[in-house]
Amino acid sequence: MRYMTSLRFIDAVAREGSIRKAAEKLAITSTALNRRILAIEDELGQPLFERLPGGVRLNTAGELFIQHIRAQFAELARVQSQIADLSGIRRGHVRLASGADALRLFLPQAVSRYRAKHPAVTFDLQRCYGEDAEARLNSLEADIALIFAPIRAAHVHVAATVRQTMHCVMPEDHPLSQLEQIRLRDLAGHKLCVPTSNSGIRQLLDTGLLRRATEIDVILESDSFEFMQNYLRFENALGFQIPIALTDLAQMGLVARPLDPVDVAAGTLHLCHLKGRVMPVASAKFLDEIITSLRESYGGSVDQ
Amino acid sequence: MRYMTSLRFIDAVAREGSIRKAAEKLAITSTALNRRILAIEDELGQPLFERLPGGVRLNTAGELFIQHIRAQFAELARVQSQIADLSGIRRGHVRLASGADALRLFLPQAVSRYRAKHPAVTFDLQRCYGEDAEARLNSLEADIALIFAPIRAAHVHVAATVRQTMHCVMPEDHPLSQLEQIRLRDLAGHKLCVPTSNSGIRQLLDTGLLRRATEIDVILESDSFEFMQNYLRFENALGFQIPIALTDLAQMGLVARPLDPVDVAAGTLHLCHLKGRVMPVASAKFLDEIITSLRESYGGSVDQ
DNA sequence: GTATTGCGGTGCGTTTTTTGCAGCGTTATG
DNA sequence: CATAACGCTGCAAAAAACGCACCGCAATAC
Repeated sequence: MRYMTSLRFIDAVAREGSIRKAAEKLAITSTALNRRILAIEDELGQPLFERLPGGVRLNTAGELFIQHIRAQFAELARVQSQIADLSGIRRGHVRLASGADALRLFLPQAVSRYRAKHPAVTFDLQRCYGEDAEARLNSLEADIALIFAPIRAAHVHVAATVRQTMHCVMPEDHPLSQLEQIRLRDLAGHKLCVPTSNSGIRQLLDTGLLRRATEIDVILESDSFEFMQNYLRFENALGFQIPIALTDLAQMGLVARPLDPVDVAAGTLHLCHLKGRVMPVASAKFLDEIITSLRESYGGSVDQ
Repeated sequence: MRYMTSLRFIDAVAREGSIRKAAEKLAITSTALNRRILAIEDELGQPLFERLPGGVRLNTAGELFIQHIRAQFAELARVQSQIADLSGIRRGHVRLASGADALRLFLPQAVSRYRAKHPAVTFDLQRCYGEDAEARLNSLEADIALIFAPIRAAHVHVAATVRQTMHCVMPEDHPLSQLEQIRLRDLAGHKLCVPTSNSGIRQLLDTGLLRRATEIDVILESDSFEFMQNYLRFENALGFQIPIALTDLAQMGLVARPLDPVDVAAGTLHLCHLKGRVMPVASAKFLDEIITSLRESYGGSVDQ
């Protein structure tokens, strides 16, 4: 919406930390942008930015104002979506923040199923880790987050949770594939691929290893499931995943075996949105859709 | 704020029900206003107003949008007040909706006491009746309402209540001034002045009269306490008021006597604001101020 | 120490947007 | 049938926003 141009500009400057850089991104000159900001500050009667030699930074007033601006963006989006809903066709834009786990199979399916029903709704998926996802919810960059990590922030509302048992992924001819359930001590002497330390899987794994004081051979650390999965066969190594990320195993010659929950606790997948926020129709309905899908796939281990 | 001009214009049109009339109030031509509205509707992809032969009226989408607009106004005011608070001086604007009762003595005192502490805060008092006050809270035209009437709407939050016994006001030489407490049957044969029927006092009175099946002589109906109070002596008549409105009696040669609560139930004065809304600093603090004042004046009969 | 680079801010001419005027078609009213 | 009030549309004028060239300033590079 046109009337929000100045607000969008301020947001951009706040993000870039520099008027000139923001101007470049916005495809205008820095002078025009500079004057818009001066004008707003003048109207407001107080500066929003501190001028530093290397750019600008929000001051306290600016922090308050930018929060207001972002809330307005989100509110406008919600109202627009609600208005569009009046005319029968559901329009809107849903911004998802997800860990690497859910975007393998679950979210693509859920999004596609929803879009089949409401083709005028567009999506935006941001892959990110737990803390990051919470920050995005808070700054209204994301509407819904689906993350496999403990929730830290109080302002995040958990709409549903799914318990997920840690699994070990390996080539089907790997010796450990004979076991029905794997203990940590079984891993000794085998080559392991683990996710990077900001991943929820890794954190659970580390906790388990620490408690059991187990030494393991990590040969590869990666934040890409896809890479890891492809790599396992070359080295006959073991990887770790949670059920929602388990896909394509058979056709890649891989199998998954659960880890004994005594060694590595089951983690929780959290479906969240920002507390106290009225979501756009499209997002709210998609949230329902996800919960239904989760319940279909994981039945009893879904809590609301 | 400049960037909200179009929104302010839409609000004005919605209120006036006509582009030309709104344009006149806004001191621009109707063409300019018309085009702004067409532009917004165009951007939004849907009309906000129905065009009628005699003007325009909000359609459903418009209702949704105007609500959004008003919420934005209120939010901006809140943020501005919060920002101003940072610089030490509390600034802001408090919009009060009050019945005729509280604006006689109580509110003037409370406002003046608050302004002595925070001279940069300005006030706006709208006198109105119960239902109207609730509507103003809802449309964000008022921040705080102090009304002597039952609360109907669910979206109104009651911050405090004060029980108020109905009183009879009369010239000091009136025969009924001998009584300590007045029963409804005592009123028979006396001349009475009553408030108009949208007043909370009148409603309580009517309920009492109905229950006791009492016939009374109403000689004057007025929504002005001041007029009524001045009039009583001329006709040696009786008026009705609640304690918060009792002022200047002695110097006008008047006295007040409570009505027996068995006949006319004590009413409740409600101090309210809109539920779920974050109030501007100035308003929030003034609300605290009022509660303190109420407690000082009416102690035990104040509930929170 | 000096040159350079990148920053926010300013004067001025140009471009884009907004506004006001005159006038159109339509509909309710007397 | 005339009148009045309404929303809406060309077109020219007024206003706002913009881009360019340039300033002063601070940090960094040489």
